[in-house]
Amino acid sequence: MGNTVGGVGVLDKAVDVLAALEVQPRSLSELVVATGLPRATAHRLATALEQHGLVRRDDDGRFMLGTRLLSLGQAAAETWPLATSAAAPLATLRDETGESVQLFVRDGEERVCIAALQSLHGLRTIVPLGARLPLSAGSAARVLVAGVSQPGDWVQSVGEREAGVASVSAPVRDSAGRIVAAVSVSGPIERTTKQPGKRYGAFVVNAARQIEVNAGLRGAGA
Amino acid sequence: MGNTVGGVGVLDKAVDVLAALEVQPRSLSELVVATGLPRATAHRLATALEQHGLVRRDDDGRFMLGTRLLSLGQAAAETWPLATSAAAPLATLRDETGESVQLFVRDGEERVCIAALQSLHGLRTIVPLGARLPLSAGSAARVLVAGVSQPGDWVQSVGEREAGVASVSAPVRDSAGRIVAAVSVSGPIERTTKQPGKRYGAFVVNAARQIEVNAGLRGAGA
DNA sequence: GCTTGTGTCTCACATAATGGGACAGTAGTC
DNA sequence: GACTACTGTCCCATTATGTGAGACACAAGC
Repeated sequence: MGNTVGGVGVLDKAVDVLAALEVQPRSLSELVVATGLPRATAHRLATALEQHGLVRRDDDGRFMLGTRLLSLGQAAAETWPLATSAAAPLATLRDETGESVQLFVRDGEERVCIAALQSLHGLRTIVPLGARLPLSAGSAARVLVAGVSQPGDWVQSVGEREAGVASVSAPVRDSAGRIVAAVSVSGPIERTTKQPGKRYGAFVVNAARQIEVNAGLRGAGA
Repeated sequence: MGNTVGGVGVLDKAVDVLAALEVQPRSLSELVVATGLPRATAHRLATALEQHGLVRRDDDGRFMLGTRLLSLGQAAAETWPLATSAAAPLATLRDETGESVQLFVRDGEERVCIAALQSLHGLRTIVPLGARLPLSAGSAARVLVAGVSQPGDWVQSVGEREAGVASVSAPVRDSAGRIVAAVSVSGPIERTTKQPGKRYGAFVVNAARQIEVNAGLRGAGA
C-alpha cells in the first residue's frame, strides 16, 4: 500500500534532503524544519549522503551540497553532446547580444535548459542550468513544438512565459532535418524592445547553425 | 552487523547506480553487471531515481544521468562563491596561455577542482570539474599545503602528478591572508617547456589576484 | 547552578526494501 | 508457426532494513 508518488522510502527522503540543501546550506536543525523529518532521521541521512560525497559540511558543521555532485552534474551535462558543442557558439551569442542565452531540449512534456550563460547586465533573466519549463509558452517552446515556417527563420515571444521578459529562439536541426534543440536569447523588454527578433534574430539563427556544425549534424558548407 | 562502509543500504546501492551511469548510459542488463545488483533491485532503484529526475531514459529505454543532476550540480558549484568569481579570470587565463586552467580548493586530505576550462588544443590535460586529486603531488597541491615563499610568487611542477604534464599554480588568499584556493595552468611539457613558471607564472598570479578582487577578498587597490 | 540550544548515538520495533521467480514483449533462427 | 534467447517489468512472502523517540554530551546564555 502506498507506492504512489511522494515520500516514504529512504531514497525519497534522501532526495528531500538534497532538495533542501539545494536552496541553501543548513544546520541540522534547519534541515529538520525544511524537510519535516525527525532529527535522528535527518541526521542519519545527511551523514550517509556525506559519506558518498553528495553532501559536505562547512567548518561550523552546516550541511551543504557535496563535491560529488559537481562531477555527476558534469557527467549529466555530457550526456547531451549538444551541450558541449554549444558552449562556444552560446558564448559568442551572449557577447553579441549582451543578454542571457540558453539551449533547450524537449524532455517529455516539458523542456529542459541544458546549457546557459547569463547576461552581464545587472538586470537579467535567470534560467538556471537544468531548469524545467513548460512547452506551452515562450519562443523556445514554440520552436520545439511547431518549428519555424522556413529554414533560417526565428520565433519571438514578448511577455509570454513571464511578464516583462522577451525572447528570440531558433531551432537546431539534425542531419535529417528534425528539430533537436532550440537556442534562445532572452532579456527584459526594456532592453530587447518589443521586436526582439529584429535585433537578435540573425544572431540566434547563426548560433544555431554553428552549433549544428560543431555537433557534426551538418556539413560546414551550405 | 556490517555497518562499516560500503554497500548495504538502499542509499549505497542507489549511489552505485548513479556511479555506474556516470561512466556511460547503460541498459538494465548492463546496469546489472556494472553494479552487481540483482535485476529486480537494479530496476527498482533505477526507476525510483528516474521519478526524482536523477536518472532519465533515452528512446531505447537505456538509463542515463537525469536533468535533476544539472541543477544540483549547478547549486553545488554555487556553494563555493569563489567558483563564480573565478569564471571570468579563468577564461582570461586560458586565452592568455592557451592551456587548460583550474581552480582547486582543499577538502579534507584531498583537493577538489571546483572550476575548470579546457585548452583548445587537441592535446590537452583534462581535469574535469569535481575531480578529487591528492594533496601529495602537483603544483596546486603544494600551494594549498605549504603556500608560496612570498606574495606574488608561484609554484611549478613538471611531471610530478602525471608523467608528461607540467603545471604552474598561485594561491588565492582571503582578506586575512589565508590560502583558500589555488589557480593552476597545466599542459603537456612539450608546449609548456620545463620552465612553465617562466612563461605562465605572471599570468597565473594575475588571475589569482583578479579572483580575490572579484570575490571581495581584497580591495581593488594594491 | 539551571536552562536551552546544539549535534550525536543507541536500540527495540515494524515498516519498507529485498530478490527469486513469473510474466510479457521482441528479435533472431530454423 | 514454434522454439530459443534475450529483453524490461512486476509480484509477494520473507526478513533484513531503516526508523525515530529518547538518552547523552557539549556549549552558550542567563
